[in-house]
Amino acid sequence: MNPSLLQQQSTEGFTSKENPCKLQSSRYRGVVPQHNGRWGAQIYECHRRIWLGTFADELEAACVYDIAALRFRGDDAATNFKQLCKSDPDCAAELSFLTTNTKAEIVHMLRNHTYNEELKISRRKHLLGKDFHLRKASNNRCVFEFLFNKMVTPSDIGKLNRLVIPKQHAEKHFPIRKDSKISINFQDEKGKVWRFTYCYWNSSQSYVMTKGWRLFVREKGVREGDMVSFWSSLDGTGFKQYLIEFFHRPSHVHSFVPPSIEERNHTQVTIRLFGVDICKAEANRTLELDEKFGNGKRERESELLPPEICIKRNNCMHSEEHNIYIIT
DNA sequence: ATTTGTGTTGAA
DNA sequence: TCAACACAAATG
Repeated sequence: MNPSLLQQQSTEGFTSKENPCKLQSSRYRGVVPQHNGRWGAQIYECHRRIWLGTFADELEAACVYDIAALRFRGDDAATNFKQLCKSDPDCAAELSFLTTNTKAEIVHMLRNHTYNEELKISRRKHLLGKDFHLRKASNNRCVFEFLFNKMVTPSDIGKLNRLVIPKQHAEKHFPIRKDSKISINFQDEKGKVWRFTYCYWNSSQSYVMTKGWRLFVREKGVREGDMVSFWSSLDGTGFKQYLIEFFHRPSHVHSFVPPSIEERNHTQVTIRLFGVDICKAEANRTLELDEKFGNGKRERESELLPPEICIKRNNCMHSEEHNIYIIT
């Protein structure tokens, strides 16, 4: 808590009465008002502004600034309220989470509202890490439930900025009321979390992933004809987790089945061709992994922004029956 | 059409 | 380093 650092300028709020066009300043450091009533968060470094995203809630924007400040300036950074003292184990874990991710990665999480999810995953990894050997000793094949594949169409990467989820898959795996809108988090094969808004579009009578999809397309370089796979599982506490994977379509090939994880373990990836219904052939697939998949040490990327650049990670995924465990 | 976030400036 | 302001670019 740094009350002394909170801006006093809010006492000048009367100016907004004199000039209705003038935006009310935020009470918080690093937070700027937007014209639509939302709040932006930003931090400066090396004479540059680093945009941290926009938020409906002023306090949330302030928290986001705090996290960025702690990452960019260390645990003694001046913040609005968030403090992480090393003596507290939870805080220490978060500090370590902050430093094991690059600035660009943290900024990416903040802008995409996935910081808390990634932190939670990171905590779970550490928790499971302790009895990991136990689990390995007993058995251990890891099973994710395959949900479905979606071939990326031209309109999925066009200006509509949405991914159509075929109706039968949508209603089976992502049931939702047709008048509602939700956010779903997906981990990719490297453990990075992607957040999509999911809703039903009456205009086209289809279920779609909207907000967030465009960024996925850009960072992954998704192209027409590529395949997106969806998987799900429960974690140890019964919490449902979703995975998203995508595969480039090999040039001159018109349909293909994504390689299994075992196949992907090898440097040489085998592509199996099918002349028939891919979805049917895929219906009962499960995803099996073992510990040779990845080692753990996260690769260090350049600390330089801009953050748009994709980040490489090497994670190891594990699960037992229907429980997913992700170990780094 | 709405929202995001950059260009720019001046103050601290 | 910081926020204010205008407004272009992005995006839903």
